[in-house]
Amino acid sequence: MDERQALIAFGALSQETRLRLLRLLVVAGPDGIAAGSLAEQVEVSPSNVSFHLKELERSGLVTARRDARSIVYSAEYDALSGLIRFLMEDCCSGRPEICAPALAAPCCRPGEGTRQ
Amino acid sequence: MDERQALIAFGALSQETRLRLLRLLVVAGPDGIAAGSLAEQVEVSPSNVSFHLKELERSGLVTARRDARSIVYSAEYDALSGLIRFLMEDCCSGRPEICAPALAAPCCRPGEGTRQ
DNA sequence: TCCACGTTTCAATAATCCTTGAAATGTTGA
DNA sequence: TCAACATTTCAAGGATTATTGAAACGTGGA
Repeated sequence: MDERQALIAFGALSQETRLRLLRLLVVAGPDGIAAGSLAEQVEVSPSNVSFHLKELERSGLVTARRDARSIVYSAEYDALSGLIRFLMEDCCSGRPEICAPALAAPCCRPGEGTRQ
Repeated sequence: MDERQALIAFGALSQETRLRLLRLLVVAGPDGIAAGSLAEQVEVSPSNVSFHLKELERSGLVTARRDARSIVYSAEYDALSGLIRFLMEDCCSGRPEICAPALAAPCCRPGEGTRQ
């Protein structure tokens, strides 16, 4: 993840509807969720959801595929972890005291994470 | 870090000048850097830097203190790690495969980080 | 082929954010 | 007290981003 992309990704995450969309997609996993279903769940109009999904797609945090009549979106885990990594190393350059506390996050405690 | 604050913080990081300011402040550490010196380093007008610093301050990623005639800004390491943690746990809820790769970041490899 | 469905695109408007330069604020030393 | 300094505040303008509803698009089934 380069700086240009990180700027776009931070912008994508700075909007409430988009953050909610991304969260839904993260828990949904690789199966993804169709645009219409997302619109219902976040309770905004289809065209507005489409607008925000396009922005998320531009940021690389999300991808789209067609499945019959639906367009199914799913979270790009690699982009998401790339962004976390950007924040940790590019942005917190050489200051381990910044990211060390973040490692206390449940998903990151040793032995609990998926081996990469 | 709650969601409201995270939204503001993501917005703060989504602007190039602000990202550069934050990076300078991170490497500067607790001593911080005066507004005027920041303006020189990022090559934007004092009033514009002031505008962006105020936004960074609102996000909690930065704090200001007066030192004689200068106003000295410094990075808030806790807020920064809080944001990383938000991204990891709130946002990537229960998906260790997302944050696991981020742990490969130099500052986070076991034995290299500051013990918390 | 035609219609209904799911979604996107478009144009218009509203809202927010960024930039600029001038004026105001607070601080220090003479 | 006054002048110079460091910074912020303000107002105006431009630029970007968000919202809305209507129209267009592609798809699948009758």
